[in-house]
Amino acid sequence: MSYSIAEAARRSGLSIDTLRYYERIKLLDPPARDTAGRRAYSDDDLNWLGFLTKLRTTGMPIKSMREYASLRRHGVASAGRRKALLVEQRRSVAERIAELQGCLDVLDYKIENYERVEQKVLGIEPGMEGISA
Amino acid sequence: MSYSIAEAARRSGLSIDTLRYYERIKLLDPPARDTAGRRAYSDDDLNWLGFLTKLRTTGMPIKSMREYASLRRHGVASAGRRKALLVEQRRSVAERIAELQGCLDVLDYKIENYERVEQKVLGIEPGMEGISA
DNA sequence: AGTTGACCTGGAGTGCACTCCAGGTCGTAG
DNA sequence: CTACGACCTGGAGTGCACTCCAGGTCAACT
Repeated sequence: MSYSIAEAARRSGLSIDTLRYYERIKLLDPPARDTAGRRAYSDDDLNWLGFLTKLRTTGMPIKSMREYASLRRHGVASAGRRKALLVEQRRSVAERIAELQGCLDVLDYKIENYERVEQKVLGIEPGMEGISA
Repeated sequence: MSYSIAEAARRSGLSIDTLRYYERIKLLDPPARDTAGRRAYSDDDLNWLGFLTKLRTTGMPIKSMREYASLRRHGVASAGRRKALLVEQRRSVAERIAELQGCLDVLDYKIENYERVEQKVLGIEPGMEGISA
């Protein structure tokens, strides 16, 4: 199957402008063109875009995604380096998750504090016995 | 205790420039000054900076941090709104963690593929094909 | 007295990742 | 035949979050 740029944008979740941008900066090999010169994205193109958006979500900078894309073009000889990039990225994602987990704990603590304040305002807090609202 | 801007930068993990920048954009109330007019950060200032960096780590935009900072200045009446901001942020952090977890799974899958390729190259697992990266 | 180093100010510059624009070409619908 | 909408190109503009700079003050050391 092949897809117009609008369809590719819809399926990848990227904007049309971003698709052309990714092509310009060589994240994406130039897709085929139809007889009128319009881009015709293949399923392979879409799969690659799907993977790219995953990498992007992990916070990988475009520079590194470009490196990975460029290695891919160099075939099997680059597999080691590509794997190393992914392993490093996995490490950084795991780290980021842990960091976010820590932030979640801080948020929970703060939110609980606000809840305690609400309780206190309602006079329900233990130690304030005899005062019921 | 009070701290020079260099010391505050060291303790908060922010740069000196960023500290002044945060003050300019009203993320941080202007700290006290010493006799020579130099900033003298208090422990409260540092605690607030610590919380700000947590919020930043969660990806909260400066705009929202400013809103939170501004509410804080309006005292207890703004507690409800502040709590709501934090609850919303907690939701978004939890979502982000889940998203990253999904990316981690994709990375693991890809990395495993590379490992399978390595096995194949070593001739340990003949008959395996269809390894695309 | 002079030099050094940390700090000050207002404002300009940077890098990233898009996003938008003007002006033009196609192919189909009315 | 013309109007329309989707697409094309090269290039300019945007928003975010810093980061850097020039030129100046001040206290402490030599």
